[in-house]
Formats: sequence, C-alpha cells, structure tokens
Amino acid sequence: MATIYQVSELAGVSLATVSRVMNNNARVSDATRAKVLAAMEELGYRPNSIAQSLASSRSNSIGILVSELHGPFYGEMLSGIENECRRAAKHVIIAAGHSEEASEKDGIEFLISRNCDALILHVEAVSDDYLIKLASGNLPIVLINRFIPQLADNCICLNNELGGYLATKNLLQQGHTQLAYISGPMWKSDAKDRFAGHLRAMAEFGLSFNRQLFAEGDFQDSSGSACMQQLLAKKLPFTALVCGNDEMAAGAMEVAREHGLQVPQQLSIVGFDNLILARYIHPKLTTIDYPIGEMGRMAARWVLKHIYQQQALTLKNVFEPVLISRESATALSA
Amino acid sequence: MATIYQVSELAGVSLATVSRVMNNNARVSDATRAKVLAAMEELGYRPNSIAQSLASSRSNSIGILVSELHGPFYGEMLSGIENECRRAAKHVIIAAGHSEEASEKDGIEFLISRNCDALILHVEAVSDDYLIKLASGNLPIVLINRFIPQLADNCICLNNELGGYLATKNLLQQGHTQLAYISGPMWKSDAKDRFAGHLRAMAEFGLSFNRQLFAEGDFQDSSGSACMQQLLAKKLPFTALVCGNDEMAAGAMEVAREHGLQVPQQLSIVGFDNLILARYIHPKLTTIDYPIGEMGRMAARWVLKHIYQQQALTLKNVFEPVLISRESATALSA
DNA sequence: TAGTATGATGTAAGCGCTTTCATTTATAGC
DNA sequence: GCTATAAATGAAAGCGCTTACATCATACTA
Repeated sequence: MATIYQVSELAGVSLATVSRVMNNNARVSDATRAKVLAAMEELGYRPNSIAQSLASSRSNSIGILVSELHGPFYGEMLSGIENECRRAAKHVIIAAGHSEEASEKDGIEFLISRNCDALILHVEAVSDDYLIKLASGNLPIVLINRFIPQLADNCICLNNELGGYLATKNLLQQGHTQLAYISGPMWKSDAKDRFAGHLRAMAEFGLSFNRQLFAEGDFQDSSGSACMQQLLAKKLPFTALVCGNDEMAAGAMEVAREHGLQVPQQLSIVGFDNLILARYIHPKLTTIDYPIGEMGRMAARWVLKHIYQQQALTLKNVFEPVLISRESATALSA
Repeated sequence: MATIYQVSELAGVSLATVSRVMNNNARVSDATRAKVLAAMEELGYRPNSIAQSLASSRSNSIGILVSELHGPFYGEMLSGIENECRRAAKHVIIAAGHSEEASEKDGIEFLISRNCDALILHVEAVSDDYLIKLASGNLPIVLINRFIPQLADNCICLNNELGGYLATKNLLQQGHTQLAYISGPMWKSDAKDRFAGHLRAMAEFGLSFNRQLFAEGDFQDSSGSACMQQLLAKKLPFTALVCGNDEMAAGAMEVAREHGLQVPQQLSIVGFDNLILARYIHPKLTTIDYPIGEMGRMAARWVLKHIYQQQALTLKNVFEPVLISRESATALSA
C-alpha cells in the first residue's frame, strides 16, 4: 500500500502538500494539485485512516449503541444512520446493550475506548444521571427515543404521547366505548407516554379508564398473548384493544383468533410502531407510524453538523407520529 | 485522557514495560506488573486503540458488508457476528451493499480504507473473479452464503439444495402431486440451488416438473403476490406451493386468500428462511430454517481463529437446513 | 571464579499521517 | 525596479503506541 510519502516523492512535492490536497482545506495551486492527484492515481493511493485519526485526533467514526441488532426495529434505525454516515465517509461502530444497565454501560465503555468522535445511543436501562454525566464529558452524545430535559438538544424523539392519543382517538371516533389496553413495561418512558396519550383521548371523549381492562406486557409478542389471555379471562366486554406496540398486538390478535373472536368485526385492534410485520399479519394491522429510520438519519445528521461542521444541515428533534389505517380496526357496528 | 507515558512515569518504569503488561505477552516480573497495574488503575488509563492500531498495523476491527441493514435477515446475521466479536474485543465496521455491483465494490473499498483486519462479506452482485482476486490480496475475507470452489475454506454457507429438497419432499410425502414453485431470481445462487433441490425431490417421487407452474420473483413479498396472480391466472390445478423464501410465501398467501383459497385446506404453502414473520402470518408458515445468526457467528469465529490466532475454535463451513413444520402445509385430503 | 545463558527492563526508531511555523515565490503598488 | 503583502510550499515535531535491539542483573555451568 502506497503511503503519502511515496505520493509526495512521485509528485515532487512535500508531504505537507499532499496532505493539503487530500484535505483540500489550505490553498494549493491548481498545477500542484493536479500533479499530486495524478501521482495518487498512479499509485492507487488510499489514505490510511488510522494514521489520519492518530494525527488529527479524530477517528471519523461514530459509535452506535442499540438494544439489539436483530429484530424489526433497530435494523431500520441502523440503516438510516449508516446511510447518512457513509455519504460523509464516516463510519459506524456498533455495539448492543440488550436493555440491561451493566451491558449498556459496558457497550458505551467499549465505544469510548474505540475513540469514537460521537455516540448515538438508544439506551433504556441506564439512568438519566448517568447520561447527563456522560454528556458533560468531552465526547458528544445524541439520544434516540429518550428525552432528558437537561439534554434536550441532544435528544431525537418521537412524540409518544401523541401517538397513544391518536391510536385511541381513532377507535373512539369510530364509536368504540369499551377499550382495553395492553401496555409496554411502564418503567420505559415510551410505554408510559403512550399510555398517557391513551388516557388523554379517553378523557377527551368523556370516558373513564377501567383498570380491569389494562394489562402490562414487555413489548414482546408472547407477552401480548399472555396479556390478552388475562384480559379475556375477566369476561368483561370490550370491543377495541390498543396495544403498546405491534408485536404485542400480533400476539394478542392470535389469542383473539383462538378464542373465536373476529378481528375487526368483533374486536378492533391497533398497534404502535408500524413494523414490517404489521403488513404481514392478517388482518393487516392499523397502527401508529414510528419513523425510526428517519430518526436514525436525523441523529447522524446531528453528529455531522455538530462534530464534523456540516453547517448546512437542518435538524429536527421531535417527530410527530401519524396513524396508519389498515384493516384491524373498524367502526363499531350497531 | 492519560497516556501510556504518564502511566510509566507514575509506575516508575519505561514505556515498553507498560506496553508489555498491557499485551501481557513478554515476561514482566510480578512486582513490576503490579506496580503498572496500580498506576493504570489510579489514572483510569484506557489504551488509545487508534495508536495501538497504527503501531501494530492491526486495527482490531472486522469489516462487514451486508446487502441491507434493515429487514429481517441481516439483523440476525449481524447480531451473531457482533456477539462473537465483542467478546474478543474486536469491533465491527458495517457497510451496506444493496445487492448492486457498484455499491458492493464501493462498500468493500470503504472497509479496506478503514484498515479492517478481515472482511466478512454477504455479497450478491459482485463476480466470483472479483472475489477471488480480492482474496488473493493480503486482506483475508470470508464469504457468507456464497460458495466459490477456489475459496471453499473461506465460505460459510447453507446447503440450499438440500433445503429446497426438504421443502418439496415434505409436500410430496403428504400426498401432493401438483406443485407450483415461486422462485427467487435465478441469477442468485441460492435461488438456483433451492430450485435444484425441488427438482431432485420431484424426480425422486417420479413427478415431472411443469414449467407452467413455475414463476420467478425477486425474493420480495410483492413479487410473491405477483407470481401468485400469474400462477392462478393460468387456471391450472395445484394443491401445494413452494416458495423461494418466506417473504414471497407471505405475498403469495395473501393473494391466495383474496382468491378465496383456504390455506392449508385447499392449498399448502411452504416457505424458506424461517424469518420471524413466518410465525406472525396466519396460518403460521411451514418453512426451512436458515440459521443465519449461527452462520454469522461462525464467520466471526473464522476470523478470530485465522487472524487473531484463537486456535481453540472449531469451525464449520456448511450448515444443513431443517424443516420447520407449522400450519401452512398439511396432508392432501382425499 | 570466570563464562554464559536467561530473564527483566530500558532505549529509541518507527507506524502514516496532520499541522504549526518558517521559508520561498508570486502579486501588486508606487 | 523595489518593497510590502499575500499565497504556496516545505521542514519538522508530534499523535500514543509497538517492538526490535541493547543493556543489565541474576542464576547457573564447568
């Protein structure tokens, strides 16, 4: 592999000049630039990014921490980030946190030791204080799907409350009055916010929340099934079900089917996230769109703008969810 | 951030000694080692991986190229790889190739410029020759889901032919004799191999292949739907359908439903890959398991063994698929 | 006891770049 | 043509490590 030294020799200029044309910041005459470029071409020169990093104390890499690499959600997010970074010739280093405090901290440590220029984190288990302290260091971080007032500018999130509101309102507008709710784990802020939105919509329609028709799952499809079993076991009537996410909705729908309930004729179901699977299950799931790919892209842009000085980019911190109306929720037939 | 120099000063030893205890290869007396460790601890020293890489010309990072970051398939694979690498404190740099030749080459270039110690590639569009040439350089590569005889040792793949055989045989054993086939794009070796397996099973049962009941899609669910439409339009009878992958099976199943065909009572369907979605669609899809996560892990192990000298690891190059029997395929009722 | 392995440590030369500062060369004003 | 100023280029000092190679004790051999 050719080095900058060989290029400089072939072009008949100094190292410094070659470096300048690479980073095309300082002024280099057109003639010299052409010579250097020709030499690079001839040698098939490719800069050694490690050496660049060491010399410039900038690794051009962005650390990403997600809960899991598999599953329908994070892939979308990574895809958005990678896309944006690649264009800017930055690279991503990825670690998984598995929604566990120790593991998340571990992953962050790992990324730090890798000399990332910035971190994009989708963390759930770690405390606000930890993050605030982390952010006060000299390594910039951006948080996806988590809002911490002190770090507001660094947070890219979805208005989960509005999403919960929209999901519920949709059902209410179609005449449903007996709604059940399967929530994600209430210690997660998104689960809590979605539920808050539900409550707001209920109140707006003059309906009171019935604790009997509420169950708390863990965002997995299996817990959707389990919660649905619980709900059904109570023998209380309800004509609509709103779920904290699509996966639990899928699990719940299956149980409904097993109990001979027709969806949506006898039971309307709405999910949240608009995962791919929402289109695959039958009937197709009405849900709330969570533009996670777009949000990943935005996080990457945040970094490009703040760390790599790409001033032209415009940023957006909070995304508004929209209802995706499909087949699983319909008007209540008299 | 403390540097090795400060550690050496505090411990009262030379740089070299500190470096030795970090890499604990050379012999250092226990007393000295303890002093150094204490100094590191006191300073909260963390080695600068960039500097290590430059000095040792080893980046401790492994480049991964997948077709897409999103979607149900690659996430699983990445997860397997990350898992294995993380344990060994290696990191992964990820790029997407989008199943296009230019883009794949581009991604590979990108990874090379990032000084990866090895590459794990899931490529589709690039030619065998290109890969052979690439492999002959000094950057080791391992190929997932692609078999090139000259590079046999570097290939981790699934016996797709056997998978196709198993899928079809399952139907045949249940009494079906009129089978339709929706294939992936025949220029992809996995699609071709799966189809070859289908043919072998058919032949084994003394059945001849009917070109009229064959359609070629692109592995996406929409093409599964389109192919199913074509097949149905021909008005030829068939009681079972084997699909090149789960996504196309899902698309096809939906069209079947729209045409009033009961699955599996009137039409048995089998997919391939055993994606998560296979469990979500209704009826649950009978399919062939593709242990892509395990294969990703194996690719990582290959690298750990060959590049980072972890001799203890045992490797496996070809994986055997197994049939996952669920609800979408049943015996032909007389 | 000198002679020689052997183990523990130190010295210093890079790894391939970036970047400051000094120097040279071109441009302009008079 | 000569100085004042700006633009282009070069020299060289790192960035924080690894790793020959050199050095120095210490332990063993004959």
